[in-house]
Amino acid sequence: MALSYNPLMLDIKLIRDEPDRIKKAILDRGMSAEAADVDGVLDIDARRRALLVQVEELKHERNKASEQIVAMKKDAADTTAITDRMREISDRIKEMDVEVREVDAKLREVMLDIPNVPDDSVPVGPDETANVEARRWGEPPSFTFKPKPHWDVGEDLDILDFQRGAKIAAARFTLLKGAGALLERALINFMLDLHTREHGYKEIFPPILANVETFTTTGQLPKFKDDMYQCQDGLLLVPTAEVPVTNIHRDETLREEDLTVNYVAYTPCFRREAGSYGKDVRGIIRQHQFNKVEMVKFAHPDHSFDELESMIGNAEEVLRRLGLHHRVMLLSTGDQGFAAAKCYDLEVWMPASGEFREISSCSNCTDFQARNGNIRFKPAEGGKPRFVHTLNGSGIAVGRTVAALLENNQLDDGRVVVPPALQPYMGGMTLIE
RNA sequence: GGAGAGAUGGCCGAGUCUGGCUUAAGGCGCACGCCUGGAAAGCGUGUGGGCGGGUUGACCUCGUCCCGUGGGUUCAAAUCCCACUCUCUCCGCCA
Repeated sequence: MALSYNPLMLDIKLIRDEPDRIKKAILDRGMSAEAADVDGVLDIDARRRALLVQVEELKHERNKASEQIVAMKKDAADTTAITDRMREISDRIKEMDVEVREVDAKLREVMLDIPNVPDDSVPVGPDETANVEARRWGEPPSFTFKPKPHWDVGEDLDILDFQRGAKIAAARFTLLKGAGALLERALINFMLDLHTREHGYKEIFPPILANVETFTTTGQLPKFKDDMYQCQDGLLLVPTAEVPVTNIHRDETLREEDLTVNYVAYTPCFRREAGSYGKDVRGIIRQHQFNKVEMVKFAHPDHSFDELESMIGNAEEVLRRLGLHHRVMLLSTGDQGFAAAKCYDLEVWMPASGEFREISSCSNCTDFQARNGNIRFKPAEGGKPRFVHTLNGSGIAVGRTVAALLENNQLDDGRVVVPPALQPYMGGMTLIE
C-alpha cells in the first residue's frame, strides 16, 4: 500500500531544480544524453506528481465518507447510497494506485541511468588520458639484471601455482603455496593492524554472500549483474567488501556525533571478469577470486571530501611501509565510477612491465549510495534526518601487493626480500627462497 | 529438515477472538516550561518517517501513506484471508 518508491540514485529534487547541471555532468562523463535521459526523468516525475494529487484527493474523500458511515450506522440510518458511491471511488483508487506504481517503476528505471555528479575539483575529460597525477612517492628500484614478471618469480620459488589453480577451479584461479600463502596472510594481517591500530578504523568481518537489496544499495545491481557470481537462495558472492560493509547501516539513522564511522574489512572478492578475456591473462593481477582489505566511511556531508583525502592517505601508507614506489592519480570525469563524485587511484610500480598498476581506488560517493540504501543521520541540533556520505577504498588489494613485492623485491638469484614491516607477520622471515 | 510461538512508535506494552470516534491506550525515556537556594519528586506541554500540494528555501500548513514484507476481501483492515521474510523455543543434523 505504501506508495513511496525507494531506490533513487540521484536526488530527484536536484534534477528538478538544476536539470542543466545534471546534463552537463552526464556529458562530462562522456555519456550520451540518450543513455542518461534527464528530460525523460523530468517528464515522468511530472506525470507522477499529477497522478498523486488526483489519487490523494480521492483517498481524502474516502476517509471522510468512512467517518460519515460510522455516524450514520450509529443512528441506524440507511447507508446504501453512500457505500454504493464509495464502491466506485474505491475501484477508481485501485486503478490509479496501479498507475502510480507503474509510473514509479518507470521513473526508477530511468533514474538508474543517471550517474552521480562529479565534484568541481574533478578534471573534465573523456577517459584516463585526462587523469591528473596528484603525487608520487619513492623511486623505482634499479636492477643489475632484467627483472622477471611476478608470475615467473612466483613459479620459480614454487609459491604460485597456476596449473593447479586452474585444475582445481578454472583459469584466473591461483594456488598459493608455502611462503606465498604465508605472504598473503601476512599482508592481510599487516594491513588490518595498520588501519585498526593507527588509522582509527573498526574491524569488520562481514558475510561474503549477500542479497539483492544489499547489491542494489551500492549499485552493483541491476546494472552489473553479469560480473557477479550468483548462488542459490537469491544470494551473490561479494565482488568487494564495499558491498556488505556499506550496507551495515542500510535503513538506519545514525547520530551526528557518531560520524565519521570508519570500518575496515578483509574479505575474499569474487568477480566473473566478463568482457576482459584478453587482459592480464598471466599472473595474479586479474583473478576471479582475490583478497582485499577494504575501508568504508560514513561521513558528514560537510567533511566527506576531507575524509576522502584521509582515506587515500591511509591506502598510501600501506605502500610506504612496504617501501613500494607508487603514485596517486585523480581520476577525470570520464574515468570515475558511476556512483563516485570524486575518485583517487593508487598505482604501484611494476618493474617487469615498467608501468604503474592500480592497487587501490578510493571514492567519495557523496549521498548517492546513501539515498539508495536510506542511510541517514539525525542532526544534533534537531531537524530532519539527512543522508550521510559514503566512501570506500581499497586498503589495499592483497594479491596485487604480492605481485608488486615479488617484482620490486626480487634478487638476481630469484630470491625475494621481505620488507621489514612484514617480517614480524612472517615469523621473522627476511627472504623468500 | 520437523513442530510450536511471535513481529505494534526511541524502548516496554495494550488493541487482533467480535473490522468502524484508534488522527494506536498506558507506561518508560527524551525535550521544554512551572516549582526549588540547587536538585529530586510533582505538575504541565511536546515528542517518528516517506511522498505530495499550498508561488519548494528554513519555518509553517494541508493531504496522503507507514502496526515485519507483499497481495487479497470490504464502503472501511493493526484487526479477516493467502504467500513470504525474520526472531525465539524444542527436536534432528552439523564445524
